Amino acid sequence: MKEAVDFSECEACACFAVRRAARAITQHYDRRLRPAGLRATQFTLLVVLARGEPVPLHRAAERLGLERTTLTRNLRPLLAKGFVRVDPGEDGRERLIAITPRGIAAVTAALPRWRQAQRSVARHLPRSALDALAAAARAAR
Amino acid sequence: MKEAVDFSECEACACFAVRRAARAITQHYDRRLRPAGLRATQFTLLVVLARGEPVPLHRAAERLGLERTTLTRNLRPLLAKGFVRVDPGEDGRERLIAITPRGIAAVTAALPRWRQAQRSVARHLPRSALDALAAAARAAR
DNA sequence: ATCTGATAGGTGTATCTACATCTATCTCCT
DNA sequence: AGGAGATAGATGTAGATACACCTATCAGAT
Repeated sequence: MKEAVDFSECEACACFAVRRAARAITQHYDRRLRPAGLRATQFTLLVVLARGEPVPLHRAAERLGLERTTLTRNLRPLLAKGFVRVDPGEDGRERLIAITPRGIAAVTAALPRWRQAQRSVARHLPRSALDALAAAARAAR
Repeated sequence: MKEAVDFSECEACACFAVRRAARAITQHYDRRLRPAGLRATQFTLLVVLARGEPVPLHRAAERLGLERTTLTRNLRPLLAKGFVRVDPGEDGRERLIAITPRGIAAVTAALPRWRQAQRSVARHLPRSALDALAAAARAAR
């Protein structure tokens, strides 16, 4: 008789739970933002840039919790649309990322749609849940 | 004088919070699972298949909260490694997905590594946080 | 002045994700 | 039997993600 391994404990997989929620929630935001021509990821990036001075790529990546190389790729569609600009920094190694006026216009136009998406979802995510997520992410080392 | 739009409310973006956590946590699991030759996504899929009879693709996608088309693509690397098998179903439209003996061996070998990844992260995600995530995902319609 | 190690970015490659759209098959109605 | 609508999957396309590895530049030591 075959001794089947028991995987029932894996039902509680934290990685699966968080990824699944991220998929569903991202789809939700993406659908709401679509008429504004932005994805959720792009909206987030533009918001970060809109709120500060031009930042070197590695610092922006750090703030967003992204790999530097991922941010390089994520910038592509925004560069193509003229929503962001990349300039050389004083430090010759750095590239400064900045939002353009067209980027400001796009993210401003998208803001009401973001609010709509946020309303229906954030209600279910109390501070304690967000804190737990952040703590789990920090523990992931 | 330029009237800057205020994006400070976007700091609380639920989509960003969940995506960021998903990135960090996925990296954590991926690193632990790497010596076993599996990604977190692949491990999850194999576990689902290991726990049940062969299922039509659309049903597996439903269980995983994935688009059917996404699952089609996610199967590719597992098919290439011979970890899963796809057979025609009685219903000529359906394809039945099943795990192979090699797939069983792979997911069994990865289980201790999954446990290790799970231990350090799940501690910070109480039931209430997971419930909130699930509720938020359900609200995302 | 120069060498060495650290830091910033980009590229190649692979995977994950979803939408729009297409084909094949099934079900049900007439 | 035959047609209409529903359902299951696959493919084209685009974006998001990370790792391994490469180049360019800087900072500090000698």
